[in-house]
Amino acid sequence: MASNHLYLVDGSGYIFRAYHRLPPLTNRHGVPAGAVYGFTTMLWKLVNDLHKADGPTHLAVILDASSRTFRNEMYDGYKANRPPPPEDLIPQFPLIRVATRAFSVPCIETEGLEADDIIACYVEAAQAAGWATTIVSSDKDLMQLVRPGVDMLDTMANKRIGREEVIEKWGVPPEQLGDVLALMGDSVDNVPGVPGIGPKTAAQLIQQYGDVETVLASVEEIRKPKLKQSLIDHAANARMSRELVRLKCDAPLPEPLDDLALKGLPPEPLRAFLEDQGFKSLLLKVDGGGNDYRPPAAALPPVTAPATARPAAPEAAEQPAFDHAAYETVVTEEALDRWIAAAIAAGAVAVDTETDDIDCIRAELVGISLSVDPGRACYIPIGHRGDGLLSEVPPQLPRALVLERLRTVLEHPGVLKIGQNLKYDLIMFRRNGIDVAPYDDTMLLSYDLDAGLRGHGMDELSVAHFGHAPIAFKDVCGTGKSQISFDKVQLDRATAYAAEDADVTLRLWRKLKPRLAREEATRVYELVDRPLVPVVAEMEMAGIRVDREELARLSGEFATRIAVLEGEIHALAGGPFTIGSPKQLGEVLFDRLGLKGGRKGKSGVYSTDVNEMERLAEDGVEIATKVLDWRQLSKLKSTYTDALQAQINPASGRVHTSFSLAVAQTGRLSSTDPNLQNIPIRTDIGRRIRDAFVADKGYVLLSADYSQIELRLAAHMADVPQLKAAFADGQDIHALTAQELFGEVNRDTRGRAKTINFSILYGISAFGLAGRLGVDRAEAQAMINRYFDRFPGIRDYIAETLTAVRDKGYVTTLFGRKTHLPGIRSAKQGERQAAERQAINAPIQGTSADIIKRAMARMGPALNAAGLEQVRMLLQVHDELVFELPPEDVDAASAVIRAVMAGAAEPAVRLSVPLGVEIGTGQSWGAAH
DNA sequence: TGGTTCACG
DNA sequence: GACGTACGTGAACCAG
Repeated sequence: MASNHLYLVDGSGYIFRAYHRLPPLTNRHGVPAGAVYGFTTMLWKLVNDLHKADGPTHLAVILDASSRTFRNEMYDGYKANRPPPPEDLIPQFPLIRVATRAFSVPCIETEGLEADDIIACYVEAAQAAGWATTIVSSDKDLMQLVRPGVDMLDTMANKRIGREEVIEKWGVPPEQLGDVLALMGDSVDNVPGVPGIGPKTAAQLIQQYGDVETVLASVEEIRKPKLKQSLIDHAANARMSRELVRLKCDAPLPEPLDDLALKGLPPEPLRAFLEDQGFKSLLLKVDGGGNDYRPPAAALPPVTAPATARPAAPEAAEQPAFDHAAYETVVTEEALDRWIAAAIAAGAVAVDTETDDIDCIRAELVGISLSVDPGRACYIPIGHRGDGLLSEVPPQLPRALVLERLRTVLEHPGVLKIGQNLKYDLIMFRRNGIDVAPYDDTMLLSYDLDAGLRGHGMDELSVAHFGHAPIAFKDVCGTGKSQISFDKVQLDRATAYAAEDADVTLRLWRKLKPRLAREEATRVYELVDRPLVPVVAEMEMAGIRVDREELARLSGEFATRIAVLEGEIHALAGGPFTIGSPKQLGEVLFDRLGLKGGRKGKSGVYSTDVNEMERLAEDGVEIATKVLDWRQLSKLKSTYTDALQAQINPASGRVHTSFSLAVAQTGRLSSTDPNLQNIPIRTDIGRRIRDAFVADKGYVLLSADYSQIELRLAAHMADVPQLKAAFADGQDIHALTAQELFGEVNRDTRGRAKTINFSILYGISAFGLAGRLGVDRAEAQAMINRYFDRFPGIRDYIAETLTAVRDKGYVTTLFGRKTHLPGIRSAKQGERQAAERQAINAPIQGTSADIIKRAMARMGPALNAAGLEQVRMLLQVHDELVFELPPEDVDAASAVIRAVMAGAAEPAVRLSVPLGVEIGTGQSWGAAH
């Protein structure tokens, strides 16, 4: 039949393009479906063109079946550079197949072949049968197939692509396009091509010589020396590239041509699909039978409409109430499999783990909860033991069985796992051999949207977004002495608590995820925070070794010295008292001994802080000196040498901190249990504690820190030419400032300049600076004025930042991280001024945090690519990373670490100052500095 | 639980 | 003229 016309839809190509062109919408289930929606409207339109002139009589959707194909056999690097698809596109892949089936259109994919190759095979077959063919795609590789009777259709641009259009775009006809593409290469697919040759040069060469082989054979004729040399050097790559871009058109057809016949719209399956997805405008067309195609954007389901646009947000109206009785306790294989199937069908599932300990390094899994729809959640107990008195061990599915079944979902690339503080759950699953991916974290979503407005714990988020307080942990497990671990909680209580957490998490995701793009937080979430989760999880699991004996020795030594000091202090005071009590100490010093000092603070107690004590000590007050020593030693002993010994994990013999990803207002990490970001270093005695942090046997520690990163960023952000030039030349920045401010550089002026430089980062005040420098306010103000005159960029930066924050209520880092500062509109002057100082500091401190986070996320892959698999990243201390590695890897690892850290802003942000990195190594952390 | 102090960047 | 006084953290301790 001469009138047959086959349409081949490049499904994979289509959804990638649709994803980037359409807004990030979600379907009725809260699963991202913007690309699916675009795809569905496109199919609808194609199918409606049945039997129109040039419309399809036969139609198939072609998909990529797997990532490895025959091209990988040819060239291992093929598509190796390709980044993984965006998280919210992943759940849409399976939906594409469902949509296609709903139209009763064949969906074709073949293992080992790319969609392009399958399309090429069908083009050949259709040509042989005398059919016309249209390829629905705008992919440049597919343009090679254009010929009489074969054209392409770009549905987004609504444009036909024939031979003329190919020549116009590429300068060569379709049959020569493969040679042009081979010379150009393709950085996305990692087709190497020939360096220095882009589309223009490639077209010119092919126009002149006809194909790649002839170009290579005629290389002596080429005039441009660089081009000639590049062709000689990369001839092998050119030949391989030619083969990589050649489409394979001789594979057997997965479905015979005749089976692709289009039968028209089958309303029922399609109707079911559209209803399920909530694509209401298309549903209306199915019912009305009309085919009045309109662009998709206006016609979307209300699920993701901005909450601010409609006071009664549809999503809120649709929210079922929280109902603990509706949650299911899963204790049969049938139920488990049913939930797993539901998760896969939904493409997104909220997951939460329950354990017997808040420390996820020590904890054992007790149960897992899942939610796939608001109000629909389950709890799968696997480690409940009863309380040993009143309750027996409840019947549960075997732990190993549950974990193996759950693995299919947790590792399923098509199912998005949603967690609240997912780092915890990631560690629990990793310790059970399961790698969770892909994932989203509602805590981080909230952090990247609302930092400064609220905390990001689940209970607080649930109250803020749903007005619902979930069951509190302490209501289930109690608190203090009578607290029980979760494995002793009765199953019905456990289910209500755990399933509710998963339910809340899913609802939070549906509420927060769509805000990301609207509020321009996608960049910081995707480029900075989300990638960090598994990286930090690895660091926490790695831990760091500490020398217990050394700590114990220090504790003993400190105890002796503290006891001696205590005796001396009591003697000087004329009687025993509690030195650690600021109240008692103040009374002893200022009332009993009559030393001068004033009341301070709302509570009416004397201030006895370092400044006050040092003032006294300088006046020769002996007791003050001894109190200062006593305090330092007490602090070191109680906070470090004693506490750290207790924190050593018996199983690993190491200390495993927990890094909080969503606490600091500025984007920094923080460290708890124990805090390893405040280990002493500033005093000699304190530094001895750092020496107790040691490398494992056969390893060394390496410390890499950014030098003056915040000042460098300030120089960049405020655009200060002298400071930028000084950093570029590696000059002493405080000396330069001293020269600018005081006209001469010596110890004193350099020290003052350093203080002023730092005060700028913190949002300077004359009073504060005066206090630090020991000068009067007028003098401090004069220095500030002089600083602004020498570096007017700083004054402008501060002025612009304050204008912006008063207008918007937040400030941003170079990567777009927001810190909200509601205090900027406070009626209280003090609060306003505090917010102003934060506004000056947060973009600088936050950009620094963004940069080191990016370095951390890239470090693992970079080290692996260099064959340095034994190098482990252990700690982050704001501008420093600590690694443990075999001594023979030090040189190679240093180079990689330095390169990754120095280049961490790029390419998203280009800095006008270099980032300096200082590296040291040693057996201990102290020695590595 | 809040206030104070002090360890770090 | 009064106000409050440098940014960001976490832990230990005391006292109520």
